[in-house]
Amino acid sequence: MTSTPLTRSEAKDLTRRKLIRAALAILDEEGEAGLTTVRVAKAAGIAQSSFYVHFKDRQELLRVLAEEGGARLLKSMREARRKAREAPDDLERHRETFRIPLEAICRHPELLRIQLRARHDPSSSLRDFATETAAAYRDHHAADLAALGYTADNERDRRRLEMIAEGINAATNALAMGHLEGRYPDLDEAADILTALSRGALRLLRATSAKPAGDV
Amino acid sequence: MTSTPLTRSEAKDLTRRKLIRAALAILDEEGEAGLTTVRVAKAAGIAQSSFYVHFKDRQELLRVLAEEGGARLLKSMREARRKAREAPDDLERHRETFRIPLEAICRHPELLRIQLRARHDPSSSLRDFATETAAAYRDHHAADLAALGYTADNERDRRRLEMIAEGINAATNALAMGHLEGRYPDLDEAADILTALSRGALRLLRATSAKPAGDV
DNA sequence: AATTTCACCGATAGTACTATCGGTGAAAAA
DNA sequence: TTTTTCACCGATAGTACTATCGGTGAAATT
Repeated sequence: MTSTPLTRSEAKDLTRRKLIRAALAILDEEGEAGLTTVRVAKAAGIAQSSFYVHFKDRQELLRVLAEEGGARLLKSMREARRKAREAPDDLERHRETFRIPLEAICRHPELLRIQLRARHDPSSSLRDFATETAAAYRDHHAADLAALGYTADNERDRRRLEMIAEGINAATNALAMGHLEGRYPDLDEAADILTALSRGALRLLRATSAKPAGDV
Repeated sequence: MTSTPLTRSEAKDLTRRKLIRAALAILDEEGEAGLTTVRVAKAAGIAQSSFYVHFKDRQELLRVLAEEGGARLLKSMREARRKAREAPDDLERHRETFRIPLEAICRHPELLRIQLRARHDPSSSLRDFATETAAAYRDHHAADLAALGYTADNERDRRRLEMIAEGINAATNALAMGHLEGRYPDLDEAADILTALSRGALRLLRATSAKPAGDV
């Protein structure tokens, strides 16, 4: 093995990546409370004090993790959307719209876990990130539904579409977690359920959109 | 005011209740990481060391909180179910099945928040409690759906019913949280969405139940 | 070859928390 | 009335962590 012909900055960058990788693993396994400079540094193979060569403080590490995770999530969401658009017909596209996010989640489950955890934790430094990510997911899903032809042209329907998207999104997360926990072995089955759920809700949207204006 | 004609044990019990009440509030506002003996004792108006008169250690407090919270959740679920059964006709009953849990959540939002937070946090002492509670919710919802006439008589349909229940449950939580965050002012509208979602999924259940056996 | 840079190190000050201990005074029991 | 009990107190030992500091040697620069 022709090992370590590295320049100094390359070596530093490598160490930094080791720290981030170790931090993501610890964050997933132990939660934010378990993410200490001692553990991260040890897992990356350096002294605790050397942690501060790479990050100003613990907060900065968390900020960087949020950015890294956010970038990855956004990337897989964009990818998923692109793929779904390639589906041949409308029925298949509808199904793909739900199967692909499920697969994206299962590819990087730790990111969803971290997000779900931070989402409702007031003490979490990642809370803002989690809230923004959740909102992005919801809007993404709403756009997907709109792309399937369920456009909302008034205030009430827009709110309804948003609620449907948020509901479907929560259901997607729940079923993906259930799959990862081994309760639902078949992802396609989960996609079927999600498709059926959205069908019902969107039928409501169409039905009431057709009605005249008389509501409060 | 004829204040404090209390026996010693009454006074002790009162202090204990003060501690539990303060702990629940702190848990909701600050998360599990913020729940320290210092804060709880101070909020209850006693010295930090006196905390240990009432609880063996911090763990025991968390155990007691989980029990208290679990009992309250179970109670409101039972109550919600009882009310839903009283609804006059099937359509109204279907709608009530979803509106009542929403209301129950909004009555004690801190319990759901604590549960959602602990659910995916490996470092949380309340994780087992949260997992059990979530499973109870899911089964409860599945039973509700079954009560609406959507019985599952084979392995695949039972799993589907469970998935639908889990999805609807997640959507219920999400919409309730959205309502509490001010995004969805009208709970009835949320109940409509949930009703529509479940309709779609249950149509799938019926349709495929009618089919013969040929599937993989 | 001489000098500078800097990633990493061990040691440690400072902080926040958990849990224990002996003491105190008023309620309860004798 | 005398004695015992015990809920609460302040003080503090012990633990785990964050962040800083001066020192070191090899890479980089001169």
